[in-house]
Amino acid sequence: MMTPIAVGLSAVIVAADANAPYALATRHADGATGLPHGRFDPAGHRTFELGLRDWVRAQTGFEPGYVEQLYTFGDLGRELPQAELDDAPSGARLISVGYLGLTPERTDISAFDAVWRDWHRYFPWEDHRKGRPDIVDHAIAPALLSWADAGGKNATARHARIQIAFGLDNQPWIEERTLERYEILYEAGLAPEATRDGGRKSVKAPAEALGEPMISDHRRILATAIGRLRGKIKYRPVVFELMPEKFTLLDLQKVVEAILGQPLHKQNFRRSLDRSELVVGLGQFTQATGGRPAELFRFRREALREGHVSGVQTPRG
Amino acid sequence: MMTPIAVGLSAVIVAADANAPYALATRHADGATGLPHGRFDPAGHRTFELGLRDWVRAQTGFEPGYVEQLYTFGDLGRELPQAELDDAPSGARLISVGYLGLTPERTDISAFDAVWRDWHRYFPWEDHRKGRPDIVDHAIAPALLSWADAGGKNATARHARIQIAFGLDNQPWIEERTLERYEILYEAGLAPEATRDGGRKSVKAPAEALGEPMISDHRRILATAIGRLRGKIKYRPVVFELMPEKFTLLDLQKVVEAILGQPLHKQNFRRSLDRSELVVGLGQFTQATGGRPAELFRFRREALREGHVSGVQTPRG
DNA sequence: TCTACTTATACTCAAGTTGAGTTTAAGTGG
DNA sequence: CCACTTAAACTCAACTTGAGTATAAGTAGA
Repeated sequence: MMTPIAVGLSAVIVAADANAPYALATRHADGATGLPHGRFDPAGHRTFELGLRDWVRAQTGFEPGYVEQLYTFGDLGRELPQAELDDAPSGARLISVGYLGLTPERTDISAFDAVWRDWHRYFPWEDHRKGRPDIVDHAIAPALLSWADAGGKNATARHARIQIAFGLDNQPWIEERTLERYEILYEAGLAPEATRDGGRKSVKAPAEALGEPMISDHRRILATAIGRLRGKIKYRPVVFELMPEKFTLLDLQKVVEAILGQPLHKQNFRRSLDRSELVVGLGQFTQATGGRPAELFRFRREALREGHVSGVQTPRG
Repeated sequence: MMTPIAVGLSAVIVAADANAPYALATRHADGATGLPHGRFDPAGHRTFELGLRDWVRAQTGFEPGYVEQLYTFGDLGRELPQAELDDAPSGARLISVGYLGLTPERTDISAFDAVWRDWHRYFPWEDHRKGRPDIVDHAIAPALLSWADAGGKNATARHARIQIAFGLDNQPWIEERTLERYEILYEAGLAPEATRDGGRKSVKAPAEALGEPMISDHRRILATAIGRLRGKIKYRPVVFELMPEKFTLLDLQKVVEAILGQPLHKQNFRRSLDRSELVVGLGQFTQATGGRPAELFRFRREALREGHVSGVQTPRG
């Protein structure tokens, strides 16, 4: 009589190096990718987190370290055919709890149907490290604005949302607004997922500007994770969960830049790190840089015990 | 065969005035209080938020405005007898989604079994507006430290957690760590809820120092909400959701202080507000202050449209 | 009406932080 | 040995913060 409820657990496992930010993705039959995920077993799993760790391990061979809960999605109309196929009792209401995990190394997962993917593949408009990508102004903005114009009495409100989210008309680009940007694209019918979920494709834009879709609502969960991580990196020392034991300051800066999708000012980044006392020099140097050898640093984990530790500052470069 | 899952929705509805921060609480048969809450109906509720609004309306007559999701609690061992009694199919696994709502006025709810409660009644150690409360050092800290000492090989780790959470030994008191503080008290068996959930009462402290308990895991949800709101107030202009249309700058400061449980520096608070351009003077004055009449201000809602709006700054007084 | 008290608002100033360089050091590859 | 790359130290003006002083404009009661 009562509609049963099924709880799905999805994980965004993030790694990063000097070149790119990566998310751990699982590969599916039709070539589509998704996030490691599975059904929460109320009888077998004492907590969500334990259940999640089981699934990630089973699907990717990977053991997540730092993990935090992101958001619980429960809206009707967003759980998708693929998700249903998995193993849900049909007719069940699916709700899905998203988690964010961070890891310092892209461990070898070749034995599994999983890959580390540069997340910009799913969100090409998010990478501003080499300046604002052309696709924002040449492909995305025109398509969105024509959707806004078709909105009747909502046209003005749509315009405002687009402007703020995508930094049009001298509005600043705020990197944390990843989810907002994705949601607008979804609403406008520009995300392939929206068409699949029953929306009609209202406007057009070149596919390569819109990023690769994911199964179910996984791209939305990924967008949530990116936005959250971008915010958190500034007020908690979480970057270090992405770094190896020893690293140079440039390594650290490149990782922060990869996560934020934004270039930083080198001197000021270093100065503020210095003041923060989050890292200590090891007196060891690496020649791997191609220039003057750089000192190796490590994260002062003790800093966490000393109260009030904020994240790394992100002076615009 | 499969354990069914039930989803509970709980709301922390917050209001505040110059004197105190309030949470909307429901009154139960045995005199205990809880949060407005109810079962999510997978067949009837299209989204969690709509379901939540239904429940809050039904139990308190109150229509929430601003609402955001807090956290989803799913750990075994925390769902409690009272919660089961409500209407859950027995044997079901209960998970609970917490929401935070903000409202500018404490509307009349006298027709319902609901009350606006100063949240310090549940967390007396959180109010530092008149300095650090005595109970922290004289009742809570000694009890916790004796629990830590009894921890065998965990003693050191427990000590460190307590120090950081409660600002002992020159550690700063970080107001956002509300949940951490509650969790420690719970683990130490000092929260009445813990004894009820099957933990044994390991240490003693005067009941008035430990705050009033709530049904189920509601005090944990309330702690999560307070911590989240305290953080958010600093980086998003959410205080204004708690203010009436017109207010004086002192009113605003008092509300921020009530939420943070911390006094602020008046001149610096005003100067930073000034620079933020979040408020505009109305040219109207109120004599209700008992001193020189104060100008009335309103929130510049347009500021939200102008990108990069951060919250109010909170210079320590 | 004058006085004490309360609160508002303007102004000051030193110390610290930020943004944006410049300069010099120390490696690599050809 | 030269061109190139990256590291790390140093400089400096503009701005922000913390803390305080001075003055304005009301109320309540002697």
